Amino acid sequence: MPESGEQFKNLLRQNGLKVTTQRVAILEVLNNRPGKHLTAEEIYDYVKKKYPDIGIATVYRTIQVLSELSLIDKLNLDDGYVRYEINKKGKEDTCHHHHHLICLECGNIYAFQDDLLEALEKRIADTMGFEVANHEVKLYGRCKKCRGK
Amino acid sequence: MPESGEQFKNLLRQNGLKVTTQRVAILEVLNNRPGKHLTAEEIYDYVKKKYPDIGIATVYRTIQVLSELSLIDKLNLDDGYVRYEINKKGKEDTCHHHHHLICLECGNIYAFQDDLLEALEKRIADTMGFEVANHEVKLYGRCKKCRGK
DNA sequence: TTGGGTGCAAAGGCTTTGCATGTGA
DNA sequence: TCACATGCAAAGCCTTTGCACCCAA
Repeated sequence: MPESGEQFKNLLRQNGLKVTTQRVAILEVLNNRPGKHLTAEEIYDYVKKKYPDIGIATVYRTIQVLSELSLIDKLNLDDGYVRYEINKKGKEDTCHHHHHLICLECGNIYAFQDDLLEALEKRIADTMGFEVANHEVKLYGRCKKCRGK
Repeated sequence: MPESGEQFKNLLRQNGLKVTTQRVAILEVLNNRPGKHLTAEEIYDYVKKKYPDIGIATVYRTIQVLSELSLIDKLNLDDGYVRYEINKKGKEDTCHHHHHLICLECGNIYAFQDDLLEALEKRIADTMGFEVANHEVKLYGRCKKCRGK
């Protein structure tokens, strides 16, 4: 995807980062696996196929910068790995796509969106005087596929 | 609190665990700090005041066992530490008290309960065919106190 | 008595960091 | 040119594990 490559170069430039092969490659790996949540090691392995010289340290450093800029999102499933997915929505909207359904049987992760959460936030603000800036919601259970079996 | 000590001894026995000074001490430390979420190291430090001989490995092992039995709950704030709080409600109800408000300013953690979440779960089940077994909700923002400043 | 529990130290495993080298702007 | 980025290896840091000793039941 040469065009997505160009897109990522601009994205990097817009955020004041130098454009390097490694950074673009990492963004492309994440972009080519929408809905997938990759660990640092997985990203490393994928990028290595194209650029065998990359070091794991670069992956970690890049991930950190991209995460701070909200170009990618973190997901922690408490299994010892932190996972990352590309954030296609951009900075402003970062607070509304951290909702995940995690299937305990097949391990698949599904995203979902629901305005009930916003209603919930409003209620929290009212009853507890707490101003919600961001949230993280994880629902564990069994997905449709696994239930069908 | 001698009576809580006795209570914890029974709790351990009921769960098929041997009653040891260390285990009771750890439960008491967590119990004496309701609403507090302690890291393994913090638990270790507190217990050490009474029982200087305890080892950090025992703390980790005890925490793990207690957590598996749902006598204590985990909380991961993604800051490199896993925190624990006592679960006063007991096993059956484990799936309904993982809701936390985390103040980004003072770091305080508040628990909350809301049935909107259950409505949300029902909706997820309907629309996505996902059967929710457990959930974890974290809302980050500013608490009442900090907003008042 | 005896199998589970504990303490200590070493090992694990993910992530970060120091430093010399490389490179985009 | 030169500040930033990278690779490599070492170090960090939280947590787990091996093993001999201990102790609750």
